Amino acid sequence: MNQLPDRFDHASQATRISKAWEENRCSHAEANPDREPFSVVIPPPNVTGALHLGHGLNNTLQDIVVRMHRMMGHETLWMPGTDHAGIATQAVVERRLKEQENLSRHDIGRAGLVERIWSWKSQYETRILGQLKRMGCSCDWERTRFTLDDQCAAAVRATFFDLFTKKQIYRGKRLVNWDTFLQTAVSNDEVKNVTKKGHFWHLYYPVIDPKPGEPDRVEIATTRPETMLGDTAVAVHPDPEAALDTIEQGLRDRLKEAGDSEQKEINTQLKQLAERKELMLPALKQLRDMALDGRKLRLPLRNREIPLITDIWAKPEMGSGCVKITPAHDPNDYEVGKRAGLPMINILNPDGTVNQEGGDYEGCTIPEARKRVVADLEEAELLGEVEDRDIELPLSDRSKTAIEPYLADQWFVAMDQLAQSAMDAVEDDRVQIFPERYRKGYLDWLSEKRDWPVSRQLWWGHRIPIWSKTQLDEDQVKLLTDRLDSMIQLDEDAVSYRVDPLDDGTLGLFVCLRTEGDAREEELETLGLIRDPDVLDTWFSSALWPHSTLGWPQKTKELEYFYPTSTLITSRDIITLWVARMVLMGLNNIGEIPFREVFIHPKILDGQGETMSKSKGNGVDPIDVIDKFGPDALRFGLARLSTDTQDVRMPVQYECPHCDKLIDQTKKNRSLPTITCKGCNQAFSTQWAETEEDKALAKGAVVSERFETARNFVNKLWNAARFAMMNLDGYQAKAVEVDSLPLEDRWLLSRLATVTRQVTEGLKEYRYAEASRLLYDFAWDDFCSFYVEIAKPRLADTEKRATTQSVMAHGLDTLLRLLHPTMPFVTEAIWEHLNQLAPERGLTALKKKSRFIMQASWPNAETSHFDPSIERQFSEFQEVVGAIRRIRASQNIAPKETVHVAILCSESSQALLEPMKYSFISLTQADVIAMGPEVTPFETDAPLAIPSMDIEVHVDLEKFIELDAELARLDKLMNQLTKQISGKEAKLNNENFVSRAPEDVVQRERDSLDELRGQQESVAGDIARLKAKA
RNA sequence: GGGCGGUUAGCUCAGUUGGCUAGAGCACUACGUUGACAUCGUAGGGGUCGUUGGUUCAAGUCCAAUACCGCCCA
Repeated sequence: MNQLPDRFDHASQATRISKAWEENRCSHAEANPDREPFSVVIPPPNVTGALHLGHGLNNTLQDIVVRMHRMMGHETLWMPGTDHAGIATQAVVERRLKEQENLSRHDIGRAGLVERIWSWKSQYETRILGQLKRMGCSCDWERTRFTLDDQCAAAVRATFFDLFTKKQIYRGKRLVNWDTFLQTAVSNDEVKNVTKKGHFWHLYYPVIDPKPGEPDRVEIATTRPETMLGDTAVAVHPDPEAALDTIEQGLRDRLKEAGDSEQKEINTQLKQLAERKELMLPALKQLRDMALDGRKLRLPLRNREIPLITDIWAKPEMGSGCVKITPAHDPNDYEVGKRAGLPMINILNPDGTVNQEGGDYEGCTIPEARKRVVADLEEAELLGEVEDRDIELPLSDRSKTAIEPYLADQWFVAMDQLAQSAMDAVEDDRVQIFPERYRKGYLDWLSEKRDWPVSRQLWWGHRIPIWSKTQLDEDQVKLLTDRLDSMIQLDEDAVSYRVDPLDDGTLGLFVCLRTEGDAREEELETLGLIRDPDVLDTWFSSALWPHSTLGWPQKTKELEYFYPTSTLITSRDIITLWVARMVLMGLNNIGEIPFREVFIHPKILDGQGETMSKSKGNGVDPIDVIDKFGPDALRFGLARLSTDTQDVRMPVQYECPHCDKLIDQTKKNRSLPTITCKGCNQAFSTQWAETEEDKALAKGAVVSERFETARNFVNKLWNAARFAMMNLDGYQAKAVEVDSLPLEDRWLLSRLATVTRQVTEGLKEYRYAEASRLLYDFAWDDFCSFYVEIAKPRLADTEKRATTQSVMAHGLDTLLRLLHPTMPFVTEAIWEHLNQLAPERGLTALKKKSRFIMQASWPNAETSHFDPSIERQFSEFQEVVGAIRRIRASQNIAPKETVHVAILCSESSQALLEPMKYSFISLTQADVIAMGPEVTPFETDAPLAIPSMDIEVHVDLEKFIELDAELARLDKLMNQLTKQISGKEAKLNNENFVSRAPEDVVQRERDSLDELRGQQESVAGDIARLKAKA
């Protein structure tokens, strides 16, 4: 074994190991009734771009539980795949098309664009799957799926057909968030509000035929004056007085509970409100009466009559108290429009320019229209004050352009029943969410039961399987539906239709076909029906992922066996977008929840505390980390940071490829294509390099120091194993008798039992950081620092060698298995070597070990090995070692020098420590020459007490004494003791403490005080003795 | 405005049902390399636990208020 390198060469080994796993189909799963299933579907990464550390974390955590369950003997399936991410991917490809070829999607057409996106997809899918494989993810790669592949498409069609037939999918006009750049509706989740400086324009609309005493115009105010072209009413509150009173009451209620600073503010508001009441209430009441009396206004510039109406949306406490109503371009106005039955005038073309409804302004862009409208109103003397004001501007998360509320025909999924079913599943714990606090968000969101608009005006996605014909009369409908009815008679599971009345009073026929490539498509088109050009929201197909990947709507054996899946591990930002929808779709399609548990893990933040994302440019490629630190370090590093309350802060650096200097990533440099190194003054490229010139430069990896600890740990484990294996010469598998083993062996076994239990429980409950820490501490502090060190002399002792080899091999074997889910490569590499040297391992029941650790069994926590008294005894030994080391260090005694030590302790401790004598030599080069209750200090003595164990360690300093150093140490010790003693005395002198604290707490304080006093006395004696010598 | 987190050593984070002198890794200081590991070993320095008030014999931990940071929803 001397040929083993002293570093684990992950670069060469990981590839070889991955290949071996794959060739032996180690991660393949089949429906197997003899075993209990454990299954997980990957949250499919989208093919927009490559994975970053956030995905690294997500997939590491999945792989850890997957590997553990596989070792536990479950038939374990981890289903891999990717998501087509409709709008995100199309947006990226369109943007590149524009930048690189100055073409729009209309230039190359639907088929052309889709082809380009497919090629983008295949490029990124390969890259993403490659990233996952390099991380060691043990997915069943033979089953890899894509949300847009045929199998997923069949599931989408079947689901759409089902919901359409049950009338849970319907068509409606809705005000949608229109992205004028991408020319599609985007969901609320894809809109981000930003605050910008803007204006608040006050406009006047003339009153038509005002009665005497009535105003001849009303004032309204708006942040978007150009929308007045689409105004269809002005509203005033139906009961302004009551509305103001309610607000006043609310303020008064708050005043009672408010703090000082808040009180001031509320009082100011109350004052303003009172003034307003006095000043404006009569006018508002008059306007209300005018509205009720049917007064009309003349809309300037368009010269259109619009009604003055009453509606609670008008806020008497704001502005003029009147509000213009533009139902087709504002969500609140839309609601007003529906309530009042107002016309809804759409003034925009899909590209965001003004349409013919805008009259003279047709063809203007929004900013142009705004400028001209304001100028023309001013000209007409209908423009009032213009205030500066911060306004909330909705931006499309995809195109970064302003969102326009826009009235469009959309398909909706009715959420009423579906949402309720998903709420029930969580409320009755069929689906458990961890950490539990995320339940609330899930339930709150679902409880709104907002219908789900699923149409997307895109070309990349599942095309909506609807064929329609509009502007029909009753007779035409009858003719067509007769044909359809006869089709349905032949096959009722293939065709479904509905007839809806349209805005213009005609009828529309909408037909849904269940199966892709159905010959009836052609027939429908012959009848003049046109296929809906839109595609479905990506989440529609993602929602089916847990069952579509298992073959639904086919009744496959996989679906039967692996569904419901065991757990879903994902990030919090898609609890509503994805988790909730998977639950409701699973319940709808299968009648059964998609997973029993959901674990929400932390997010990775950069050094500035921002989440990593592709668009911000602060995403770190896990491959960079793997290249530098190795896959095991990446995984362990992420797992140990994964606690359930904190996000993971990960400051990162660029590593200069020329001189290895690390350069902090900042907001400024994180999206630059090239960076010049401050160390060597040479430029290097980043992931943003686009031009040939930039790409020609060497690429700087992005790394984080935070993986160093994990890399060091891999090294430590490798070397501990290397040591063990170097000492397995002549290993013979033999059973050992646990009871007769020496203290250190039984201690190791006891610790192993404890750690195994804690790690198993920890991982089952997703406490990754805790499990990682336990393993780290055990491997480093217990196994390496103590067990291996103590084993060294035993291995040199021919009598003890064989037993030591057995226990050490067993200990290493167990440790490797516990670490394997987190650090699969290094453990597999060691396992391979260990199998050659010691193919059969174990304590009593010797077993030939499996070829791959990946297929080995998960360790059992041997309760019979757990022995708290052994662990307590061993910690006495550890404490004594520590005491000797501290004295040595304070005296600057060279490590090679042997010191004489006397240990004052009870007889029972003596009995325990006696056999450990040889270990004091190997651990601290100490020769224990006296031990027991009768021990006295040396002439030139350095003492150190271990009060909790009633032990005093004395080191003979005869050969080494540095009087000053020792006196300084003792002085410091004395100070500490005095401080502690006075603290305890104060506590015990406190009558309340003594009478109220539990007896055992008080007693502990008393004992501890006695010990401290004893120590103080002893130290005082030493000081006196040393001073006498000086 | 509502909800959920967070604030502990220079940095990144642990800290259980309140209970002995608040821990870890990195960084820092000193010493140490003839074989497991310098990606190492041994020892050390470093924190009035965001602020204020309360409950308690006892508060990093429980309660209330408050400041700041982050996320989600409206």
